Amino acid sequence: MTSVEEPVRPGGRTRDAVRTKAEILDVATQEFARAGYDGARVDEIAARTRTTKRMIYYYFGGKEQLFTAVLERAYGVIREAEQELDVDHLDPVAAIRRLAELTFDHHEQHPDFIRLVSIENIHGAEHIAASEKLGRIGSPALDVIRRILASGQESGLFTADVDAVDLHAMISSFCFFRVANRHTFGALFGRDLVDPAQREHYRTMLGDMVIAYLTAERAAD
Amino acid sequence: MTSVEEPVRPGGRTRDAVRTKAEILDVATQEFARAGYDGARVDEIAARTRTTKRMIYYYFGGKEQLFTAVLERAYGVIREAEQELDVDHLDPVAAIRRLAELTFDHHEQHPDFIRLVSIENIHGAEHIAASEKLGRIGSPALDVIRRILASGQESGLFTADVDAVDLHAMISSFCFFRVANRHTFGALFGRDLVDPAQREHYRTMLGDMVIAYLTAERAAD
DNA sequence: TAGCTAACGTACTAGTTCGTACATTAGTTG
DNA sequence: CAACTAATGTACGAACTAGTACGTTAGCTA
Repeated sequence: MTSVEEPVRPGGRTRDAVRTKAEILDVATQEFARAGYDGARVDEIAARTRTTKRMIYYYFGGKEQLFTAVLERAYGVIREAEQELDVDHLDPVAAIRRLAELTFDHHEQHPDFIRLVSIENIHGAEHIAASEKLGRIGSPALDVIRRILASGQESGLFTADVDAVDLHAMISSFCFFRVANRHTFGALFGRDLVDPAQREHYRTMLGDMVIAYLTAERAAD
Repeated sequence: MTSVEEPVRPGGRTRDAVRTKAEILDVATQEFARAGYDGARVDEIAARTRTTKRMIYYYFGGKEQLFTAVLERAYGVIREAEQELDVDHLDPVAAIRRLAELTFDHHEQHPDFIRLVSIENIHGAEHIAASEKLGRIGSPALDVIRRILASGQESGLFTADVDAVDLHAMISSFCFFRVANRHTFGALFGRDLVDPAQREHYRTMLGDMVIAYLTAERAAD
């Protein structure tokens, strides 16, 4: 986490723009994820910070921009994780599985991120659209998928003619749903999709599904 | 739709509890889906109705209960659709594909429902938990899946040993993601998952994926 | 160390928003 | 048709909430 954990300087508030800003972002992330954009309270964010509401407006301008900043950072984290992905030494099947597992793990470990994305979708992705940072930075995962896919299709191992974006959607949908819809799914079907005891089961299931799809025998078209 | 479309009785407001209630539900569904629970405005719902805010409280008690009622009706609609599913005459592969396509179609045709479910998840499914109606009514789709799965596994056609709930999650995740995350996905990757021109492509992709998973050759365990 | 500015705090306001007290009437029933 | 009740409308208030005007100070720099 990018959380702020400096030791509390005993007696006497030091000035530290970087720390203050980061602390606001941390708390805001939690608060927005907890209650949604409209449900989140600026006062609540301020209260749970070592600074005041004034600083939120000083550094971010307003609630809307704060939410955008929160989104930008959250997307940054997953991009970093994707960048560390090194699968060039693996055969296509293993590489895809590894990629799927990374997505699976990241989604599970960052439920707040999932919630933020859900919230942003409720609002038509208007903050992403307004953000310069998020505007045109394609996911590193896409490049990786493209390479794996090309090599797998060339060797004839992969029969499906999906492109990278579609495959990314397929993998993400399962990982995302599992975390995002955990509550309604659990309430309606009595099964906790994020139950730790079932983790390996679903992780394997995802990989099996993707590989089966990519390598299935298909009628000539 | 269960929408209210009676001809406007010219001159003179007639009393009609059923119509008023239904009209409130219609508008509330739109408003909650548009802006989320906290973003939705009770006054706005009332304004777009032929009645007043007073009636919302008269019939539903409050914003919270109104949202619950909206959810209950939305879930009712999908259950009805699932109940009309008749696949007993089909072989397991065709039956599963038909089921997947029904889910696909319903999700696409009811984006408001998807948004409501997303919103409910942001709030931890607390309204479902509090609802008697939604508490313990398993999805009819689950029963159908169970039957198809049993027949497919018995005949040796299906090699995967998933259960009905997991398969339902797999199918739903793709359908749900496509609609729910349409905006962020489009903004980030420049592809509209709900583009009508791509509809058949994704519909087929879902079926292929599920069938490939169910029928894939697997190492003995 | 004087001066300056980025960083910070307090107190307040204008506008909103859920909810309700109170008044009224359509339509039914005896 | 009198009486009654479900259904409806109006007007208002208490509480909340994003945002700001104004004042203060830490710590750097000349």
